[in-house]
Amino acid sequence: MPRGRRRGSPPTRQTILAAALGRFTNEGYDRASLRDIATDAGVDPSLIIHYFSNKETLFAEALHLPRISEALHRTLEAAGPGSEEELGAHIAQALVGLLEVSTLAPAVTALIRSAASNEDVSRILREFLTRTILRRITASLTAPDPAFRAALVASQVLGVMMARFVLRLEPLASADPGLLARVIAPNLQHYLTGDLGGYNHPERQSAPPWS
Amino acid sequence: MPRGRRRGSPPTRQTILAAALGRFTNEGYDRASLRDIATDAGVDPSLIIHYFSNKETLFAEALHLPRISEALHRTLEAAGPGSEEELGAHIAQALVGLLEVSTLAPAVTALIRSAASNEDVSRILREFLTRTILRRITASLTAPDPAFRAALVASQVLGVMMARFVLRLEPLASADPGLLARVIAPNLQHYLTGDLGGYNHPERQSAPPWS
DNA sequence: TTCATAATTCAACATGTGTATAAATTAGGA
DNA sequence: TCCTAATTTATACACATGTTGAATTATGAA
Repeated sequence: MPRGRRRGSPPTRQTILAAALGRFTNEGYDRASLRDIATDAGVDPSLIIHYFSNKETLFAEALHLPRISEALHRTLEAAGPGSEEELGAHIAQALVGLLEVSTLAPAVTALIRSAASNEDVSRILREFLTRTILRRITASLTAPDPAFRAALVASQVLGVMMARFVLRLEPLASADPGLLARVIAPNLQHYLTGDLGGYNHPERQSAPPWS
Repeated sequence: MPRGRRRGSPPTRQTILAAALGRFTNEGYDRASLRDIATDAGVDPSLIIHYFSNKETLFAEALHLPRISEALHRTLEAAGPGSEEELGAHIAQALVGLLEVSTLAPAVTALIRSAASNEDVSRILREFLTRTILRRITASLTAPDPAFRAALVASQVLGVMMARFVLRLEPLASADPGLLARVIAPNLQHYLTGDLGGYNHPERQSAPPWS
């Protein structure tokens, strides 16, 4: 390849971001190398550094968490009035829909994959969940122990995404998105408003250290 | 350090395995380097290769999946008669108990962490889940679509472990194990024997490709 | 035209990785 | 005692990684 600027103004920046997202999605932060991303984008690794300074900011820009957060909020608000009895179904539909249809699915998958191996990304995902999803759920709940309920919801959502996108556990991996939403909705609802069986009767257990 | 065999017969093999399990648990397969493991064990990296030939078999021996599998089976059988209505509670108690009390928790955590970034480990975990847990659940179910139900159970279990051990999402991360088992049991039970809301009415969705 | 600036690659560096080979020391049986 | 096998480190190789600095070419404004 000849050196120097190319003729015309090809949108190399976006090309790099797309390639990066693809690699981060399929291999996670650690295994996705700048050289592979550069090859996918038809570009030299140095150009990536020139545009994004280092691998971490490339990761951040490729995933673009604020976009995910905004889309999630919009979808949740568009789901209708915040009736507490329908919240489980709303969350289920919003999340599954978001993951399947939109262009955000790769970003979320990359986030989960990378969080498992990279402590920094793990912190990012944890804070993202806490800040955007859990806080919102917590705020609209009247049942006791809303934070614990919200974390339970998050665990089920994480599990489905893990089984479906990372582990590819059949037949869940190829299940219809709408069906999946309908199936997990009652369980989410149970976590949100159901009886948590003993959580409020601490004489049956050791004292929870966070209370 | 002087070369050559040490005086006495210290159980270095076990020391290495313990150090390896610790590193694999906290950092996953990729980020846990042989050199770090060797340092933890107070030993030269070459000794690890001499004992285990390569990193993969060290990983396999440190995790010792057959032990996990056997312990799981024993716990499940000790949980009493396989009544279909109590299966959810049994699985919940067995899994949570296994993860909290015994020495197997690090192995499972390491497995999940590593599966997210390493495709080989991902395959191992998938096959392990399918072979030992899912097949067992599937076999004792009379409800329709047992494989799908088993996969849903697996997703919730995966999610709890992910939130608790990998992401450390509070307050779930510090929740009492027994409480956790009681809380997720009804949802597991719903997946196992409950109404899956539309799964058997395929006119509402696109045909599932695995049927 | 001229000149600054943006875009792009090349070559290289420093570091970290898994692993192989050879050497050194000790233990245990003949 | 001597020999063989087991244990342990030192050295080094080959490779992959993120990153840097210089070199080269195109664009657009003055």
